[in-house]
Amino acid sequence: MTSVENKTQKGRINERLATSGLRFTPQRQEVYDVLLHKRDHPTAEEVFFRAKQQMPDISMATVYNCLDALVKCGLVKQVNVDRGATRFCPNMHEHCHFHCDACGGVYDIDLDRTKPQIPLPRGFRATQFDLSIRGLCPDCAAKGR
Amino acid sequence: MTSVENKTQKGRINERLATSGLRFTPQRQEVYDVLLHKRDHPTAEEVFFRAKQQMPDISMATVYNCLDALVKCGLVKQVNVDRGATRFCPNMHEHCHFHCDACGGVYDIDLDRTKPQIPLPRGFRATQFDLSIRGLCPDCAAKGR
DNA sequence: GATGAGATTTAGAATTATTCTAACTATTGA
DNA sequence: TCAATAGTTAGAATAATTCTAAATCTCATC
Repeated sequence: MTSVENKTQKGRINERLATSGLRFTPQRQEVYDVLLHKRDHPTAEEVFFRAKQQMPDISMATVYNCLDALVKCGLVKQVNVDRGATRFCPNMHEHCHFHCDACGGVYDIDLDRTKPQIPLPRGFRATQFDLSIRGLCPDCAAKGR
Repeated sequence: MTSVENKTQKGRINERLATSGLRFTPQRQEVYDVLLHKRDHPTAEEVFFRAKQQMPDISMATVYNCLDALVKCGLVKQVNVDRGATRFCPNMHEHCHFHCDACGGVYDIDLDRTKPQIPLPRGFRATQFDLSIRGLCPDCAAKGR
C-alpha cells in the first residue's frame, strides 16, 4: 500500500465510523487492515492472531468489538458458513460465497450481473438476499477430491 | 393424521433410516413427528420440549442424535439462520428460507420453477445452492413494523 | 493545557449451542 | 439364548460469543 492509498483508506474508515457515531481507533484500523491484507475470510480468532502480530496487546474482546463496529458502519460483511465460527469479509460489492467442501476455503463470487430473482408469495417484503454455494473449488476439483 | 397415513409415514421413515444403515426407534419417530406436526422450523431445544410432552424421558442428547440421523438419511434439512441455533425442517422440496426481521419467523419459499442460475468462474464445481432471504413477513409488513 | 463526559479497551467470567463420554439398554442375527 | 452392535441417557466438556466492570482513552469545552 502506498502512503497515498493508505491515507485515503484511513480517511474512508474514519468517515464511515463517524457517520455511525463511532470513533476511529488504532484497534479498529488494525482489524480492518488485517481483513484488507489477506482476503481469505478469517474468523474472529484468526483476525485476533494476525492483529496480535502488529499490536501485541490487543484482546479478543476488542477484536469482537472492532469487527462489530466495522460491520455496523458498513465496511465489513459477516459470512456464516454453516455452524462454524463467523467469518469476515471486507468486500462490499454484490457477491455471494462459495464454500469448498474439500479444503474449507471460502471464495467470493461476483453477482454484479446476475442477482437471483425469486418471486415471493404475496405480502413478503425482502430486504436482503444471501446466497451461498457449496462444492469444490478449482484446486480441489482438479485434484479430483 | 389418519391411521393409513400414519402407517405409510412410518413405512417411509423406516425405509429411509434403513437405507442409511440406521434403526427405526420410537425416539426418532417422535422427533420426526414433532417436525411434521408444526412446521415452524424449531430449534433442537424446541424439538426437545415438544417431544417431551409425548415422551417425558427423552433426553436432549437423544434429540440431537435423532435430528442428526434424520438429516443423514435425507428426511430433514438443517436451516442456519445467522448465528442462532440450528433449525430443522422436514420439507425436502427445493425451497429456500425467508427470515422475518421483525418476528423472527422462518418461512419456506418454494423454488420449484426458479432455481437461481449463477455463472461460476472457471473451475468451480457446485453441488449445492443455499439461498436465504431477510425482510418482513406478510403479517409484520402489514403491521408496518 | 486541564477537565469531565462518554466511548473504547481489557481480562476474565458467563452464556449458549453443541459435541463428547461412558454406562446402560434395546435390537438383531447367529 | 447370547454376543455384537446400535441407540439412549445424564452429565461433562468444548467452542464461539457475549457480558461485566474496571481501566484507559478521546474530544469538546473551559
